[in-house]
Amino acid sequence: MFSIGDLSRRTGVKVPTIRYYEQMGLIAAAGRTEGNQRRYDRDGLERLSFIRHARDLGLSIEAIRELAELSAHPEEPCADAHRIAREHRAEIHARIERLRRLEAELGRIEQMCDADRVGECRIIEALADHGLCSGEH
Amino acid sequence: MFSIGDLSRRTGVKVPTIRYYEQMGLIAAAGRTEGNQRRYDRDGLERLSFIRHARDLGLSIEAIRELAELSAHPEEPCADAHRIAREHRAEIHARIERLRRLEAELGRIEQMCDADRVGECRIIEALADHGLCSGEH
DNA sequence: CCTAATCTCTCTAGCGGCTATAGGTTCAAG
DNA sequence: CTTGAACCTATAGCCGCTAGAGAGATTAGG
Repeated sequence: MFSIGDLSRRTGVKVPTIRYYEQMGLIAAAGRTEGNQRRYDRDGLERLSFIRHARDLGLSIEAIRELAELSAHPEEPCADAHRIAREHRAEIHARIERLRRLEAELGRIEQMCDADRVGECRIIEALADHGLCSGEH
Repeated sequence: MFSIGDLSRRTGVKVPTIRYYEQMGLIAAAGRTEGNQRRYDRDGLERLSFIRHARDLGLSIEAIRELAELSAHPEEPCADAHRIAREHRAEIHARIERLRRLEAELGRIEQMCDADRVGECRIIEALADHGLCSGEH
């Protein structure tokens, strides 16, 4: 049996965050000692590791809740799990594309200025004027 | 003179967001009509466009505040503006790298499963077990 | 000039995903 | 049995908005 602190050290999820997940219904309410402290077993540990990993991959609490509910019904089709993964990957891809454009744009803006007084600084000017941008963002 | 709604339409910044920026001290408190409604001039419009554009580029409110203060002192050196742009670009770059790893990882996870029942679905399994991951994330 | 429709005002609360603090209780090592 | 670390609940705060209520201002048409 692990205390919440043990669980935290083993999973890397901070103690208040574990309590938060419980409150959000992501993990079942843990058993308690006589003195009202939470105690976890191996199942609780695995469940939290799953959540931790999915969060690291950027999945939202909602998506994780869906996946967790799926895994409680092993005889159901798993098309939904595929869909969630696919959708999330598409979203990540879109974010990468967007960030790439921003990076390019900022790089361009940085290079525009070789003055050393704010008055002639083209960085601030370029930030002020979207019209100077090369592409969309 | 523009009403807050005019300003909103011209800049694409929503009305409550404009009021929020004012409250945060990003834009100066606008002049008011006798009936207490905000009225803006061309300066206000430009200032808000600047903020909008910088936000689009992903700069934080804090960074924008810094840049805005810089641009109020045209005779000062503009090294700070360069620093802000550079730091922000580095951060974007780091985010891209991280997202790229996530994308690869998710792609790998997706391909692991060709079952159609949750019980054998390796997507959920792979999410549960960080040890199955190829790299860092 | 009056009315009706559309803005606009302030204030407050909510979003996601935590994080921090306060003030109290329980556990485990010595 | 004592101490000190870990735990408990409850509440508030973070960012960057967004939404809603309820009241007042402005403007176009008749």
